[in-house]
Amino acid sequence: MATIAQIAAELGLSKSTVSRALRGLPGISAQTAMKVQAAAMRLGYVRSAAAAGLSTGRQHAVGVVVPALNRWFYSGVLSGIDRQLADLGYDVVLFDLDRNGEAGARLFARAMLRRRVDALIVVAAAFAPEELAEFALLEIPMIAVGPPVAGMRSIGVDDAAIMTAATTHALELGHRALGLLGGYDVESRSVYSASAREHAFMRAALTAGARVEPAWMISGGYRSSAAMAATHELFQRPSHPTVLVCASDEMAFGALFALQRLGRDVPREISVVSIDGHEYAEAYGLTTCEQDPREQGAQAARIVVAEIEGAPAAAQPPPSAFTLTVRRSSAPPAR
Amino acid sequence: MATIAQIAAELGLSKSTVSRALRGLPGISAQTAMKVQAAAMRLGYVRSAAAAGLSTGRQHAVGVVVPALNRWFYSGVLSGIDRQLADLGYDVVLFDLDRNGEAGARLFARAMLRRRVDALIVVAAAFAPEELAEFALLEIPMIAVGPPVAGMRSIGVDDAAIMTAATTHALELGHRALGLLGGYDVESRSVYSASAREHAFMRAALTAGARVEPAWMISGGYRSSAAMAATHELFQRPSHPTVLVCASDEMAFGALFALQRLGRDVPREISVVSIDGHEYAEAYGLTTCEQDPREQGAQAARIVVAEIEGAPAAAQPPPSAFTLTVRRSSAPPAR
DNA sequence: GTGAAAGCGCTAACAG
DNA sequence: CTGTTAGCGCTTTCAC
Repeated sequence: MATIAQIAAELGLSKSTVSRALRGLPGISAQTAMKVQAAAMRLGYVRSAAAAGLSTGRQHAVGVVVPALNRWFYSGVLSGIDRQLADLGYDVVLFDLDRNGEAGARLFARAMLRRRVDALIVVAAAFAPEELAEFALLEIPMIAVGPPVAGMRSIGVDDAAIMTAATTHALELGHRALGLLGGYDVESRSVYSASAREHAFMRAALTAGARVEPAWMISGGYRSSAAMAATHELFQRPSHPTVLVCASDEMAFGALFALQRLGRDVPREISVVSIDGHEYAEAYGLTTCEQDPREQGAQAARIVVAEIEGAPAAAQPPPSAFTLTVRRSSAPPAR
Repeated sequence: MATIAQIAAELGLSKSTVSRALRGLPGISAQTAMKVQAAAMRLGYVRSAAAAGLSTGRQHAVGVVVPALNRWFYSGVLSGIDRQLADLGYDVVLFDLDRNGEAGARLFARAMLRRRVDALIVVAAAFAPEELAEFALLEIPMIAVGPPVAGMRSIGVDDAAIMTAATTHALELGHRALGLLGGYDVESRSVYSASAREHAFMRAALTAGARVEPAWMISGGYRSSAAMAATHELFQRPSHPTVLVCASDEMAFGALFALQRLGRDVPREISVVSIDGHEYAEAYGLTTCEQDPREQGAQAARIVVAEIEGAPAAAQPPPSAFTLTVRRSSAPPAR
């Protein structure tokens, strides 16, 4: 593997000149710049990240902490982060919390980061005060994507607002008996979204004078399979709502499947509305409030990179956008 | 941020002694070892990956190339890799091909790796000869997970064998009119799996003397939504098979949904069998040949780490295991 | 425009 | 058991 010194020797130049030429810094004649580029190409030169990092203190890498990978929201955010960072010339060092038990989590910051990254993006995770203290010790830009995290800026939709939009859609269609498919996300270390959404649902429904029975608030734990089981059980009972508001599309798919198995006509007998904007929502005809996890991730990446490169720390950004997309899963209640 | 030199100064020791103590190397008195640990803790010492890497040439990091993140197989493999590497003390540097157009792909190896990683794991991707040459230039251990890749070892199920198992199950139930839901994966850069599975299906069906019409071989592009549309169309026609063999569970879910929408009873009218072992298969009652992407990823990680640490290069490992799990989506054909 | 020299923080001989 | 001495490959003053 060629080094800068070898190129320099080959060309009878000094290391510093080669270094400058390679990085396109000013103060180098066009001629030598060309020659250096050519030699670098010919010798298959690749800059050593370690050496450059040691010298500058910049690793050109960002750590990303995710609670799990097999979920639409998390993988979407990660994907957005990755793409944006690649464009900005940064690498992604992945840290999947899924792998560590409770024990490991507390220690991971220092062990994992080893000053390998210039910034940290945390996806949908809440941390204990000690853990946050560990992070702060790293003194690098940090931001969360997903629900608000105490002691950290975060990017994400306003959970209450998005759930209110979904519920309001149901109410405006004329539904008066509403069910909620929610529950706590077992993977995320945050419970904020779940409870914020539940509250917003209740508030919107009750404010409109609609009927909500405790038995109609079921839990799918943000997983399709559990959502399917819970829905299946609810709609076998004699009393059930005319619309099911789901806290995530993945749960909504489970619900749709369960309703079909039970032979319930969606939306004639039962409407389903949801939150997320999953790529499959269109094919499944699901009415949903669409958010954009990739863009949220990309935004987080842009913010931390700007700060790495010297920009003043950005404040808490405004909530991310969402839009209601109405499809065939929702309609006025049968009468 | 404390350095090894500061700890040494603080304790009146030399840097090397501190370095050894910190790494638990032999030849250090228990006393000093303790003192060093304590001081490191107190000063909040974190080892600099860049400095250690520059010195040893080992980055303690492995690059992982994935075609996309929002798919069961890819995220499962990545998850398995990540967990195993974490246990072995290595970091994961992620590279999502999704972000680069065709243009970027050719250049990525050198640009991305910047000698930042000690090994490379490539998930479900085929590369052009020039690209493989670029990789080879890195002279680091490499392995693929997924379908065979020319010029690289790979870990994964035998595509023909797993499809044969799925098809054979259908045949053994007595089906004589078989359909295939396959197609080419738009995200993977490999076409191997798709065609190997298609071949195996045809071969098994025809060997058994079963009926397969060209119109029954439909394409879902390995995506649930496209699979749903294709299935919907097929089963609206007057002539259709009694069983649909799917090349992936994600497609099978789309098929199940389409069949339900059409009011077809699964499995009484139509059976569905598939390949993958997706976490939702149980809830959806899907008969499927289960493989284990996490374990495949973990195995790849173990192999490259062993080689980084000096083991002789391992040969091509045998195909990964799979097992047929029969659930309620498959049954003998109606007669 | 280019070069010389110091240094980033760590590891690895080689001495003692 | 511990210390000394060189680097690893790059960047960055400061000279010329």
